[in-house]
Amino acid sequence: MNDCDTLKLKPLGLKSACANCSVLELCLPLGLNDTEVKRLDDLIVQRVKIKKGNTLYRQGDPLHALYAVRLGFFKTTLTSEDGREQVTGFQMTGEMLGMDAISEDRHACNAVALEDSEVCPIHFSQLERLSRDLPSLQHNLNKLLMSREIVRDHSLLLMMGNMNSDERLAAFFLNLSQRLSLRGYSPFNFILRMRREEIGSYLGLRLETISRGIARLRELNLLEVHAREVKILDPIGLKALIAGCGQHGNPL
Amino acid sequence: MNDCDTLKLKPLGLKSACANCSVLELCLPLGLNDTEVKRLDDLIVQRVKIKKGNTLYRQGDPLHALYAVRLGFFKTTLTSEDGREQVTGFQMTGEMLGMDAISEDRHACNAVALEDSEVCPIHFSQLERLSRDLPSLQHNLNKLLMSREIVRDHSLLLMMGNMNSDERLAAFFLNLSQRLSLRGYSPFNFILRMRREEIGSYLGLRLETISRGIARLRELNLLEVHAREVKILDPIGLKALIAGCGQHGNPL
DNA sequence: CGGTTCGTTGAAACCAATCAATCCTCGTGG
DNA sequence: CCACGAGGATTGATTGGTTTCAACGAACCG
Repeated sequence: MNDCDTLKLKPLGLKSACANCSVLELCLPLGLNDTEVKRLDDLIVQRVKIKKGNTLYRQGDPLHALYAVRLGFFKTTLTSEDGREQVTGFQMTGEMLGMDAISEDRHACNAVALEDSEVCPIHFSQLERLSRDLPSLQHNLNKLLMSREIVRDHSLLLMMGNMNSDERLAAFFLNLSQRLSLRGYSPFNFILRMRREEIGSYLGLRLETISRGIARLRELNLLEVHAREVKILDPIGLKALIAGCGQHGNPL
Repeated sequence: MNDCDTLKLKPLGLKSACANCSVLELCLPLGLNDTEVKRLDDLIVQRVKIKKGNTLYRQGDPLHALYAVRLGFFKTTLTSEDGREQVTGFQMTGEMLGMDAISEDRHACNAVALEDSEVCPIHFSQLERLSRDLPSLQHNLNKLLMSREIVRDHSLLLMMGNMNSDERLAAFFLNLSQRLSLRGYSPFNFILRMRREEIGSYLGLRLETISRGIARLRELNLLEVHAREVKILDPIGLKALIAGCGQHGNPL
């Protein structure tokens, strides 16, 4: 989440490329030497391509692997018996997917590609075994993979409890902007990979409310949105909007 | 979360008591032998008493230890710059506290005792070191401590997005009931340790709405509440109320 | 026995959900 | 290349649930 960006998205050779892609969230504080990185590298069997709209794993699937998103964009969802779905998160290049399964050894949610994507599976039991040899890996596994999710969810919870629709939207756009920036993309111009309905589900709002919210933010000259193209005009203004809503650090 | 209850709340001797208390959420699937339990036991330095209203740790505090609630009741909160607080969870006897700090090495929230309580600190770095020797401990550390939180938060999120006030309240009472039952207490008669305002904060509602919601549930003959005394009259009815709200497994 | 904190209840305002109509965009096929 | 269709997005009008403001009652404590 810090200087990891440096070795972020360099185009790379075939195999050892994974050491840079999948480990994006692990590499930074590892202090691994080359041999160790190599061993980590060996865990990644091969990349897997997922077509837009296809499912990487489903609720209830046994845990085979964690996934590092090498390229693309995913949503995670919960499906209720009656078939309705709730979006629980969006994952972009360089983020991890699948930790929801560690607790029960089967996935707690579905992961669906919102555009053509590519992931690097990391066999979990092998990762655990390896981390026994590499204490710093173990520590980072604990730190980065899991607890971070907890903190993230907590701020989301906080948001759901305290923010009105416009504030949630502002926080949503800022969060996307921030994560894109961290990965070397423009924080000011980007494309939404999801529909209004999915944003709404994620934020606990209806799609119409998302539409109206965008309209209001536009009227405040905070951003421009044409269909799925977003242009952030006034990040400071957006931050001001959500300030004092009980949110800390990173909005999400 | 399963048969762990068996060795739940036996009154115990002085030191090795901890093996039963703190490990409540770890013990079950460990497959540890006595020697190993002993080693785990040694991690617990000593119990700490926390008076009602006092703080176990604060947002920003460096991570020293995880805490097993030996006795009592806690809330975890996030405090915003302007001083308002958001309740993110309630922890009762036999539950873990402090995992929020693993990601950043400092606590992401405050933990406040809602009644006179007692916790067993578990030194985290020692726990990590020990888990290197005991693979099954490591696996359970990963599984139970962390990922479970994620699942829990996800259902909470889902709740916040999809349920109305009465459904949230019903889910809240059912969840308390369930957890108490698991710990050997009556699932039908219990005392609320928190104020209406704290319930509201947790559920993303105002305290007045909590009041009115309780009144409505009472009129449906689902439960009785006098001040902080709760009597669940119709758990089936409560479940029915929240059915089809997109919730799965355990309500929370 | 006052004072304070907590809980309940009422009335009005407000915000998001809902229902519904229309528009836009993009991909497909004629 | 254009027409068409379908899904997605916008906008309007209305409804309903929750918040807000406010007053009051109950419990607790010094």
